Amino acid sequence: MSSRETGRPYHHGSLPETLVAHAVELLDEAGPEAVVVREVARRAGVSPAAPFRHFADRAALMTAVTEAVAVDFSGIQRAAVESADDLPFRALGTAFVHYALTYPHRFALLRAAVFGATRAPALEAGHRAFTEAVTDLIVAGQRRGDLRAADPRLVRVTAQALVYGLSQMFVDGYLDPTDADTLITETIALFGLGVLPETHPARPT
Amino acid sequence: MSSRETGRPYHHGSLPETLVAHAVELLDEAGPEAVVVREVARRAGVSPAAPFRHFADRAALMTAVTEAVAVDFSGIQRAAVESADDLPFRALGTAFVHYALTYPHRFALLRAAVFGATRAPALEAGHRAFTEAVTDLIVAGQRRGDLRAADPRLVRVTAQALVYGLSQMFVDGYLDPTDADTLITETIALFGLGVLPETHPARPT
DNA sequence: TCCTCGATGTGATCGATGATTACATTCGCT
DNA sequence: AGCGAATGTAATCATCGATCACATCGAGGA
Repeated sequence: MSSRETGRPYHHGSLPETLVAHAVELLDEAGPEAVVVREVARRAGVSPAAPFRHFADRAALMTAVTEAVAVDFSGIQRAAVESADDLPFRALGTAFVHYALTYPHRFALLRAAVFGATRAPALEAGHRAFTEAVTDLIVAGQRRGDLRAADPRLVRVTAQALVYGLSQMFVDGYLDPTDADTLITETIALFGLGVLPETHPARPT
Repeated sequence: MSSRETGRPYHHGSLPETLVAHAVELLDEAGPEAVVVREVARRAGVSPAAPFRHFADRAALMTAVTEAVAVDFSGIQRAAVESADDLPFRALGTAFVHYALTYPHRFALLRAAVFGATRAPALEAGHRAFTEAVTDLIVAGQRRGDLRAADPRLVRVTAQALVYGLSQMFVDGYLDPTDADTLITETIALFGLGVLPETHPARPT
């Protein structure tokens, strides 16, 4: 029997997961810089040194946080596509922006994780699958005649850039989140039509 | 006469500017987190405490850095518009992305400064002027029949989001900077035409 | 059953950093 | 010339990431 008077046993049992959970908590509360190892440890009820038994350094902890967030995010993205299959692109874009609005602080991490040069290996497969799925959606849309017959990769990258930039503008406070849905819809609609007038012969922009 | 043997006088003379310059240097070299007050002071040849005579805290120094960068950036943006007045939008977008590619680390700061909710007062006027100038460009383009007659504000925001997202994707390493010019051109062209097929009656996306 | 060993948590401590304070030096103004 | 404000310095503190020696616990073999 332990001589400790605390209810908690000496060994936590699932400290890594608990640490990541508390780190995500801190992230959502006050941003990435607020994820301080000591505070994470304090919330988990362990000593400041304990986290280093499971994560080589703070960066490793942040990587784990990012992966956890990315898994959550990709689940939502997948659900968005599956639940609205007649307008999948708008559903995707809307879900993306909504996630950014709901968890603004996670956005910075996701950015680095999803668009970063050095993607965590654990996320590589999921990201690749997601990219292919989107490309397939585009190709299918083009076959149906719903989308312009442009290079699918170009369409995908452009759409990503648009949604991504819009999200960041919301997160940064440049745009009013109140109008989010309206603005998202209008933006995507404009992207569909293009900024050039219909009557205009293909003229460079 | 000074009893100090160093060539430098006790009073630096223009320490704030020098500190900001060295801070920008550090920023460009290794990112925002590398802007460490002590290192900035060291490069300026003053004691670690000296910067605090001119900047309340590190955040204030970073704000000054941001303003300096923003001034530089807005000058380039203005030059881009003036030097290429037949395709001002592409010139603007290209200049924006190029700046992000040339100074990737400045991009994070500019993001907060330009799109941030709490814009530094010193930048507010310039930003407002720039926004109005872009809107005027859009309205003029619409009058000439070069642009679709949509809400100018919507057009502006959408274009900003696109350029902005594209920049970030380059900076994050998601896109290969080698193809930058090609991709920028193609992306803007697609944005002009829209992703919906021409023959398609206005259908929601 | 007991004992050992590896895994996990702790306390002490170090180095770097942001920030403050008391003091020193210099400049500008009268 | 001299005085007060501005500017720079040295010393010091608190916080944080990280390391190390040591304590504690749990699982598997003798």
